[in-house]
Amino acid sequence: MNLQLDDLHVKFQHFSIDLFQNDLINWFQQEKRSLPWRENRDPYRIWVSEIMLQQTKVDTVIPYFHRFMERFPTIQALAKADEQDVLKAWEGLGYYSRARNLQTAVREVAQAYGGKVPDNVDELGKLKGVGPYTKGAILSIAYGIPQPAVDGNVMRVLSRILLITEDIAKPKARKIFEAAVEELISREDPSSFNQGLMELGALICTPKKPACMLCPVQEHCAAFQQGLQEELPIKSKGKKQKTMPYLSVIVENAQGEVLIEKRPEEGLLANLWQFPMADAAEVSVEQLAYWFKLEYGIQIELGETLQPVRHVFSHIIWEIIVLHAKTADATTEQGRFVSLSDINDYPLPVPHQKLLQQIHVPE
DNA sequence: AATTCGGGGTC
DNA sequence: GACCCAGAATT
Repeated sequence: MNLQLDDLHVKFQHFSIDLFQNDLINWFQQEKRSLPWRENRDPYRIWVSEIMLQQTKVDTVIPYFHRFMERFPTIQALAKADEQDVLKAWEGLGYYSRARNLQTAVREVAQAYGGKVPDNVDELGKLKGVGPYTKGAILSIAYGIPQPAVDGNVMRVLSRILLITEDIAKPKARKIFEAAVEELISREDPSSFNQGLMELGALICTPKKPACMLCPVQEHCAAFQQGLQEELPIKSKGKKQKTMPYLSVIVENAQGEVLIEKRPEEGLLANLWQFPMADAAEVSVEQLAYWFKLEYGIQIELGETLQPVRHVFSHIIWEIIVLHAKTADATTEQGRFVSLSDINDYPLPVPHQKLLQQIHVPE
């Protein structure tokens, strides 16, 4: 670490921090996109946006952000909301623990800090779902405090500008970049500096084919000077996903209601709802009705086979064989029958929305 | 340090 | 297919 820090200081000897700050911040002020969370400096809005933007593109977040702020405009509104309603607002955005942790943290802020988002490293960093990046982003953007906010963009941009060859897939890499930002960051406008680095990564200093000819800090970039911009950052590959086969049944009762169940409160898609699903490694189609009777206490009559559903997560792949079924029973402990209009009130993960669409095309 | 957490857009 | 995205929590 000390060696790498010394290495950084060597790089900074022929680096004009003042000019770099000016070029970056001036460009950001001129070219920054007009985004809903840039309308003001409300720390709650900044906070919500930063959580939504974790591993998620700006274009994806925008409609969710509008709906979320309309539904939960304040800390207090989100604090007193039902978790199911928060998950419904998050439906389709993914990484649902973000939503649950955000509400947990908002409740903490409401109770322990009188509804004011903390403006210091210690208190902010203790909040659920607020890690090193989000902490720095909120402090710098909402409060103007010079703290590093190192995300994927910042690592890519600085790896090129400073020719840092550390593997950015490794956890310890972030520390190197945080040390670099602490040296580089503008004390006058840390908000524009941090956002400028990220905006640069999103618009100019892109992963592939960076637009160096349009770059406001081209003359500061060591990688460009050596023609190495396409070689950086160094990033090792992750392992590929494992495929999990499932059997799922859409069970309809006499009233035309369908059976759904709530997923466990921990793990994948926690507390979301789904159609009953059996591990196809343990249950065959022939055994499905028997398995269903065992699990749900309901006799079903299997009907037609629907379109199989394939869904790719970041670490696994679901391949679901989907069957239609009818039952005369109306109740079960393990789930609940809901009408096709009421099912819209339940947060369903995208793969199960794909199932739903096969029996009910929303208007 | 490695794994677990979603989903969509891009090439 | 592979890669990437304003990452954090858990083990």
